[in-house]
Amino acid sequence: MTAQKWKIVFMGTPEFSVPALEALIYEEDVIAVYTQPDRPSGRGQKPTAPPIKVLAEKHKIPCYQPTRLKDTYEIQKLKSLAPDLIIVVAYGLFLPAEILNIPKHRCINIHPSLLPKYRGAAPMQWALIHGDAQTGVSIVYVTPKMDAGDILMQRTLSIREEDTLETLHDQLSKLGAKLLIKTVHELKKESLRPVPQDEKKVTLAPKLSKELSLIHWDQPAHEIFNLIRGTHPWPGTYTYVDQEPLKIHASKIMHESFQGTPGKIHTITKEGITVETGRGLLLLTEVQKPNKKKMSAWDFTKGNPLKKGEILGKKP
RNA sequence: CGCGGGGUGGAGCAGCCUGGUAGCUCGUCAGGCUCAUAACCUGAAGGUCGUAGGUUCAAAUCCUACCCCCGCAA
Repeated sequence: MTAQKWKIVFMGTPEFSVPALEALIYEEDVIAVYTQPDRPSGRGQKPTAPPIKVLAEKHKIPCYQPTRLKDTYEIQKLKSLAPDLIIVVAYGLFLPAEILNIPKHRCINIHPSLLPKYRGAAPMQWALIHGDAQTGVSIVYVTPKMDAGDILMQRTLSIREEDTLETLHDQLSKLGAKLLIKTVHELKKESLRPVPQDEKKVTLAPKLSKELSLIHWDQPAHEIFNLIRGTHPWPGTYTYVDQEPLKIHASKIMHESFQGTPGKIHTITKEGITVETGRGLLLLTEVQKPNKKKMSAWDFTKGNPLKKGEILGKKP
């Protein structure tokens, strides 16, 4: 088998795109990488190169960082690269229609959900927040409408109880990379039959809002649990203790139907702080105070004496 | 020069403003009480107070520089 390598232009930005680019570099001929401009980030607000740029430079692949693509110069440049395929993975920039037909085999995108479910910016987060038993990745054609292109390939992944956004992100990003390579192989063989998305089954997964991260103790324990794992480590969830915000990193459902006072501290043990919710008991195991490191809830209670019966979540 | 907080026995914190004996809640170890215990009682070990200078009779505490960590923000 001596299938020719395709000339690929890769567009991506965050950590999620890294496994895909790594796989492509190994399998195909990546002739150029597009990523977002270096942005001030982190402490000190120093301009920081996105992970994809770092990887591209390591492999000496030309890396472009335009602020927008809908620009005659950028479009001409892409045309002159004459790619066989453009692959988009969490790039963060909108691809104008003029670009979509530049590559011989169009543009494809990895999306971490089972499309048409969860179109939008935060599919993994919402899958966890809703407590879904499974999710997956989809490889679709890029269209002018966000995440609405025909589906080339799809793989499911079951979500485990102990999964958080962090672990799910990791798994889906790797699974996506694998599926991407497979998709490219199949495209070469012209053996794929893209399936249009069923518009009736479309659901949206918008970017998480800040208000979402405040815990409402009157909700059932399992919903709070899902919110915590679906936003860990970013943006995270928090409640108030002694008028001070406290970030909750990890929790565990202790009881599904206990009826008590929402937010009331039920017990404190080495396992953590058990809190009464709208329905059930939730054990907080890992927490973090502002300016402090993440620590076990038990450690937290050492320097911040909590009383059994105290109510959490009271705003300042 | 984006804003801000912090580094004190193994863990989490107080003490710093207003220099003068190293404190609290735990953990660990030993002993006791108990049918028993993660409960209770008694005792013990364990700290160059991030690093280097400076001021002072005296520095965890005041001053300077540096290292490391964290929150906001992205």
